[in-house]
Amino acid sequence: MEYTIKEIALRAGVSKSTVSRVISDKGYTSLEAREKVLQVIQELKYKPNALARAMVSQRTYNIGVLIYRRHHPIASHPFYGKILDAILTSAARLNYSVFVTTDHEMSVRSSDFMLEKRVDGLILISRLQQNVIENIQNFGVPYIMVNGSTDVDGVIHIVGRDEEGGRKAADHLTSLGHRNIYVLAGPQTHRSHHLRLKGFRHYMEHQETPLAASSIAYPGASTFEEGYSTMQKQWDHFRSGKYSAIFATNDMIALGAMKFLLEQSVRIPEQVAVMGFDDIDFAAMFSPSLTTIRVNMEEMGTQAFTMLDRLIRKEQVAESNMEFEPELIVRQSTGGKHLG
Amino acid sequence: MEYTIKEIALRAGVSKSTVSRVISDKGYTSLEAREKVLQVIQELKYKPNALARAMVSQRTYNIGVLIYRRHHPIASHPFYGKILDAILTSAARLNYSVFVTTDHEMSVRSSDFMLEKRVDGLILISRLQQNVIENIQNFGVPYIMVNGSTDVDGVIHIVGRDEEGGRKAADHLTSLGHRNIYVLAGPQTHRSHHLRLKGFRHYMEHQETPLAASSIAYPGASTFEEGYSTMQKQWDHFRSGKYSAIFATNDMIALGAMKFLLEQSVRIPEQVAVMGFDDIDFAAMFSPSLTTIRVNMEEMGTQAFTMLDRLIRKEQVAESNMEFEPELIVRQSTGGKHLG
DNA sequence: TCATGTTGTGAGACCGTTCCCACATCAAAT
DNA sequence: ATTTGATGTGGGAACGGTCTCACAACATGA
Repeated sequence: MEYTIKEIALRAGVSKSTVSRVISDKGYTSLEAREKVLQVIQELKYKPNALARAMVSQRTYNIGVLIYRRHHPIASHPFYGKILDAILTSAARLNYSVFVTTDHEMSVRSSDFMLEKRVDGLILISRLQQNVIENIQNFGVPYIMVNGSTDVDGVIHIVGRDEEGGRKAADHLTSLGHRNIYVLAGPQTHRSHHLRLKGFRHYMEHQETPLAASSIAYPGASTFEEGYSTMQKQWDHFRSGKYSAIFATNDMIALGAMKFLLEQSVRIPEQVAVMGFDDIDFAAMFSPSLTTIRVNMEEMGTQAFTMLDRLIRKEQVAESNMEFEPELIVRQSTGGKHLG
Repeated sequence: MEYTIKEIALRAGVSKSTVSRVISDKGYTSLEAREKVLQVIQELKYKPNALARAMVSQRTYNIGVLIYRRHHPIASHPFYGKILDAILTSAARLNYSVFVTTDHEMSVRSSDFMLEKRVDGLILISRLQQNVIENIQNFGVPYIMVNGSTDVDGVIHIVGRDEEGGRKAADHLTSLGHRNIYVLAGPQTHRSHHLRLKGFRHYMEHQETPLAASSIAYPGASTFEEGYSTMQKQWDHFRSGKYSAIFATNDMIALGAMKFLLEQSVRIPEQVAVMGFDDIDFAAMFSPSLTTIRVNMEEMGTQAFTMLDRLIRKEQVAESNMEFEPELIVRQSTGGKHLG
């Protein structure tokens, strides 16, 4: 049963104003009235109607998380899912509820959904269409982008230092003596993949062992399947090139490529070293475990929410962009020791 | 800017009743009025306030998904995340928004959150505390359980036929000639793990090659780490037992065990065959790829939502429980051919 | 001519809260 | 005795929609 404040007031023999005062604990209330009200609330298991409250307070304590995806599921995605998890956890701590939407095409529609529900703010994950952003901006609701690709002015954007990460990857492989490295570079329309490749390439040039165009393959998507099939297609070229290492711009591609190599009985890392980027949970679980550049997804999610909350309560927000430093994680696939 | 229906009415030179009629497309409206209103709406980019609408219609078009987790993240969980994905997709199709909460301890609190937000219904994933269920039942909101463990009366419960799956696993391994099988059985307090073991054990007894108590190990949790460490601890016993196959009650445990075996240079499947249960995405990606019993998570999620929607609109719902048939997926780890 | 039906409109109650304001006590201070 | 302030209470206007109802205009048919 759903009771109203009016019903509580009736049974406690007071006015609804008094009940409201007791619930919100502001203003004066006599001990007597307070206890009676509390008792009735307990008895009826009364749960205040958050909608009505939101109507008058103009604050829902709801936020929306909008995740763009092309075809595949996304909540279960090892990367975005992790960010989502961090958002859910930190939001719950501050008494927010979270609407989650995974979108494919009709993005304006799903942003409208959240907007009509009057969310206090939005977190946008991955690259969204420009018109979605405009739609949100136009409505004047605070929002934060995480790992997006659009560089819109004045938008708070949370990203990893991907270029720096690319450099770290190159540094790791060259320091192990690798000179002839094959690169699997995910969709270059995607900011992260583009910058990771850029950083990697620059470092190699700096080392005076620049990447030849023929040492870079471009899987059509940043998936395991594409990593696998790209490696398969490039197999003849790969062998003849005598590459001693592979760098992929994300873990899924790296793991896909690794799977194919293992099926060809290539020994990793003895014959070929493999490196990924992201450090998804499964990177440590594969055999051999995957050396990678860790992107701190939990921290990105947590910060995204924290910043959004500040925007919502109109506190001063210092920087307009937030960058996270990636970290080298050495594992078996480049000769590191096994999982502890 | 957030405009109200009143503002639209003013600018269109009609009453708010007329605007409401145009928006909801019910009742009579002159073409003239209709067009004028539509034009103003377009101009101001008016978005109706779903809260106000919900107040009067007593219907939010929001549902809540409550996922229980012990310690680890859950949206990114390869099993629950997948179910969640399916729910999100099918909910969006019917214009519902979805609140997602991943809970650890204080479950009553988070169910109260959803209830106060007046969700139209709830989907509960994994085993939740009894008092949470009572709390929800008491409030009278429709709900569906997915893969839970509680057998509450009259509750719609969506589960896989785990016992049958256990039998299929045993059938597969014995048909390959394995007689001496080692079992890694996840937490027996969890319905799924319990039934999977039960089905497996029954089949083996039926084959007159019953499982010895010493051939079953119980990892403390259904995680990769526990699979790995349990295998590590049982390593000496395992070798001396001359087991030719391993069955784990879920994929994560199986993959963890497999990782350890590979590190001991055990050849899979030649020396030891390994089987899991669930068919998480990564099962196909590991090397060797993992033979498993597929639980159709997408279908479970989709059905959960569909049933909930029926409950919400008070349509007749036939059965009170819904069971999904698991399917044997043969891959490399038991001698199947490699990933296609 | 008058009942009857169709089309179109706006006023206003209501959904369940919050919060402002008016007002009533009663004690302490002038 | 009267002002002042603290304490306590309830009435009622919002918040932004939906929906019922009354009513107006006009056509139709008996």
